[in-house]
Amino acid sequence: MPELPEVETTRRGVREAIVGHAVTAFDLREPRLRWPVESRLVRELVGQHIHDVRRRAKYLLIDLDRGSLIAHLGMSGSLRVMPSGSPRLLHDHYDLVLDSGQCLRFNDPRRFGSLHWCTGPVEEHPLLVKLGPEPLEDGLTAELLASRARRRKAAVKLFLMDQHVVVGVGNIYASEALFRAGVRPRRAAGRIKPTEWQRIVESIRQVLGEAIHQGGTTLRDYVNADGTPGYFRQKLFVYERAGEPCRRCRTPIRHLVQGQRSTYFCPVCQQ
DNA sequence: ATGGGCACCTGGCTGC
DNA sequence: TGCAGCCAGGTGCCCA
Repeated sequence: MPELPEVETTRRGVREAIVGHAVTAFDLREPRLRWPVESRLVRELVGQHIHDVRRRAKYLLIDLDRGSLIAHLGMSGSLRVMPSGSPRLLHDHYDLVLDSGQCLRFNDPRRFGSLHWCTGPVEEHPLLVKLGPEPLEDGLTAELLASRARRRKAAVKLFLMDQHVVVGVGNIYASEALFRAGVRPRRAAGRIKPTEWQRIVESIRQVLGEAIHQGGTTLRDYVNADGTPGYFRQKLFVYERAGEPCRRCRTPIRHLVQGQRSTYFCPVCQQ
């Protein structure tokens, strides 16, 4: 999935094609996603116009006349815009069919993605209300991370992946940001120094920004709204590079497991 | 409150 | 060739 850059790339890719159009049908073929998709949406959405496509954390928010769709891509999901008659592939779970003749189609082999309908203020939805600040906005500061990390023993990599601390940093970009900041992933969050938090914040911004610029990272199944892959993979310093030489110092990159997820780091560049 | 582990799924790859 | 086992861009929930 889709970490923040992939979701943002999807947002930018679908926005222009769908904003201003009306929904003529919601074709729900597989409601069994992470949470069951409400079948009443099949009727509810028809006739409503799309006003905007926004992003909060890794959620896409599609604003319509009477509420917002909250879409998550899970680990293996993608949203694409295509002609509404396009042949269906395995795992194409729903289509939002528009009066333009196009549709927004969701494909997700693992079905960890989700789709909710929210009337009322979307930022108060239970899924969104407790999320941390957006990393590319002013809310994320070194001081905030330092204060949230006080007395916390959790490894800094897991701390950065906690969406209640800061949103959008997933497994790839957590390793990448810590490499750029020169910080070892297993250090306790509570023992990171202020100058290091500063470097971590700058690194998160840098790596997410560059990844968005490259259209995200495609490892396996992720594709953008137009079906093309992201090109940031070639720019990764450590992720999935165990045993290969560090791009800075040539020391072999190391692999370890934290919270049942793979972590990669350079034992020389990161202290 | 915090931390650790499990669960939800399918598919691709590896090694016997 | 077949199949078991392991791994994969996430995250809510349950338990200590």
